Order: sequence, then C-alpha cells, then structure tokens
Amino acid sequence: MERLSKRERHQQLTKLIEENPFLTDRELTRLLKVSIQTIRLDRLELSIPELRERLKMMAERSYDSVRSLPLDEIIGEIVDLQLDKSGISLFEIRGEHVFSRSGIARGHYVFAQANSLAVAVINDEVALTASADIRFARPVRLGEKCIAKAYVRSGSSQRGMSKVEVITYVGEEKVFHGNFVIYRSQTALAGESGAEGGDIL
Amino acid sequence: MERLSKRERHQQLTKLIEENPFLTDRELTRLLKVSIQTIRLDRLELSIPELRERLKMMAERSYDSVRSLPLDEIIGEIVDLQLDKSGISLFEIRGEHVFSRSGIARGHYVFAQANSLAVAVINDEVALTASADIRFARPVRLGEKCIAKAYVRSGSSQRGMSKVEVITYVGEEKVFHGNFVIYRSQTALAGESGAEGGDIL
DNA sequence: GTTCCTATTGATACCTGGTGCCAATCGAAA
DNA sequence: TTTCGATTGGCACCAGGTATCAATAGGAAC
Repeated sequence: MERLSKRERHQQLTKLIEENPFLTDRELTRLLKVSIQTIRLDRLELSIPELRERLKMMAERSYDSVRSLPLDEIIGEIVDLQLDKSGISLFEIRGEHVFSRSGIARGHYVFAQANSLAVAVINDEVALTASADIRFARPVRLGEKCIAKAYVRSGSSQRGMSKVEVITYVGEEKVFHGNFVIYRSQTALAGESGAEGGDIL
Repeated sequence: MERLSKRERHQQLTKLIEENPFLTDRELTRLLKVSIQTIRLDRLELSIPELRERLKMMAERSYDSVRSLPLDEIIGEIVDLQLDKSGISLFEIRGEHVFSRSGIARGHYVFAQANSLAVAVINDEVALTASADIRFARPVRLGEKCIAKAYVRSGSSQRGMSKVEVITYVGEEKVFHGNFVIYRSQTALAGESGAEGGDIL
C-alpha cells in the first residue's frame, strides 16, 4: 500500500521486467500500485521499450541464433583436417559449458569436441562412434582453449572400423585422452587415399 | 502479375512466413499481389497466427530455453534420483541432436546424458568425470527416447572416486553402456542434492 | 440465358498495448 | 503562499490485427 520512492520503484520496475519481460503496463500497474501513466513515464525514463518491442527483440535474437545452429553440429572449430590421417580442432570453454558452481567444464563438452573431431576425420559418408575409452587428465576451466588433435591409428581399408586417438591440450598441458573406435560405412569418399599405414608424427 | 491459384498462393504464403516470420500482412500483400483481406482469409484457413502471436511464441520459446539453460547443465530430464545409489534420466533425440544426413544421433549427446546422470547421482558438492569406458550398442535415431539408468557400483566411502555404471535403453533395447569413474570431493552433502535438483516438468 | 458457388475485395466496428501531449492534482519545501 | 516535482486523468492517434457483412467477378451446372 505505502508508496515507494521513485528511485525504489524504478529499481523494482527494472527487476520485474528483467525477470518477466512479458509484463504489460497494466499488469505492472497492479504490481507497483501506481497509475499506468506513471509506469509509462518510468519506462520512458529508464528507456525500457514497450512490451511488443521487447518481444520482438527476443524473437529476433532467438531467430538469429536458430539460423546459425547448423554450425553447432560440430562442437569445436576444425582448423586442420587430413582425412583418414589427422585433424585439429579448437574449442573455447565458455560460461554455458561449465558447472556454475566450480567453473569447471562438464566432461561431455570436452568429450563432444573429441568425438566430433574423431568422426570428422574419418573419410566416409557415414561414421559413427562405436566405442571409446577416455580419460580426463585434469579439469578444464572457464576460458581455457582446448586444442584437440586426432590421429587415425588404423585402417581405412579394415572392414567397418577405424581407431582414432584423440588428445586434447590446454596450452602444453594434456587434459584429455581418448581412444575411439569409429564405425564407418564401406564406401570411402572420392579421393580414396589408401593410407592404411596412416600413422603420423 | 499473373494470379496464382489459391492452392499455390497458400504454399507460397506458408513458405514465406516460414522463412521470415516477421512479415506483416501488408508486406505479404505486396509479395503475393492480393488484397490484405485475402491474406487474412488465407492465414485463417492455414491457421497461421498473426504477426504478434508469432513473435510472442518465438519469444516464449527462446525465453523458456534460456531460463532452462541452467537446467541444461544436465542433458536429459532426471526423473528419479537416489543419491549414491541410482538414477534414471530421459532424453528425447530431436532434430538438433542428429546428423542431418542420416538422422542418427551424434554420440556425444547420448554420452552427455549418461555423463550428466553419472555426475548427478553422486552425492557430493563437486563431482567430475575422471574416466569412462563406453560402448554404443546401436545407433539412436531421431525421435527415440533414451532412458538412462545409472547404478553407483562402488564406494561413497572410498576416498575420492566412485564407479558408476550407466546403461541407456530405447524401449527394451540397450543402446549404450558406460562405466564411469567419477572424482568426488570428500564431503558428502546433507540430505538434499542442492546443486542440480532442477528438473524440467 | 440464369442460377449457384467460390474466390476475392471493400468497408466498418472493435481490440490490445501502446505513444504523445496537455491539464489537473497533491505534497512538501522555500 | 508560492513553487516545483511527482503523479494522475483524459483524449487523440497508431499498428496490426479480428470479426462481420456486403459487393463483385468468374466459372460451372442446369
């Protein structure tokens, strides 16, 4: 009932809209116990756009991000790829990848980078992970850049399966190690590089 | 200039709005060379909501998914959790989880569900995946619902490490099997799993 | 021909959630 | 008492619609 000061009301208003951008001025009237004109003057002062503008902005944001989602098929950015031989991918650990409590990356993101790379390096139309033996050498933290290196260890000729070793580093430090067995369809793609002994470095 | 048939126009309209949901009726009038009334009758017939409703729906979708992102820390919906004993999580394979080419789920999503569950089932403030030995029994396809069951196999008492076995099914069929070694901080939590009890309902 | 039917267009009233502007009121401080 | 900021009321107007009724054009059926 008691009126808040203008300053307090502005804070309240900002907070309310932040936590629920779908509120109309009329609903805010109810919540803040002031007239709708006051709400509108407040929004004006605080440069909070009207409901429809807010919704539009949200819709635009989500629309744009949906459009760029196909890139998300591969976790990490592949910077080097020699089919059936080796590959390198970069992946930076950001806020959405870590436990909020500890700032340590969830294991499956590190795995996802390695897995994506292991699959990408296989020169075949269809490549699926059959199994993997993995080890997290040390936790990876917010902001760290993971460099995953994949080496195809055995047989593009071998029927159906390839072994891929992936080691992920932060700087010089090894943070992840995985041995993947990748199932592949029989047909290799165009430039059928028969590199069966394909070991590198 | 030449008029399209109604059927053709309806197809056009659907397509236009699909690729740009921000179009007003007036703009559609320009694009389809019919009156605004016709556009509106068409939308009515095709049950395409008005611009504002479309924007609102998009905003809601994005808002909900943003709000549930912290929950997204866990891939899959945990439906049962007995700390240090067992847990069950559900995860439906959707468009964004599959290879667009084959409709088969990327391995790391299936892994992520299992990994999330393995970590969640540990009754400890900090729990991290140390290593894992996993096997993909068969590919999982678009639309399939993965039911992951986790069993803690050894020692909440044991210092530092717990073994968790996770088996994922689609229906009766086993699609994934993993043995996780989870690193845990010494201190078990009281009664509640404060960190990540957040399920989506 | 005429009738029937669909598709299209026009016109009007009304709705929500606002903006913009002007005037009135209230309360406290100078 | 005057003055001033804060608040409120009222009204015109706007976009982007819904809802409804009427008018018109063009074929196909009889």
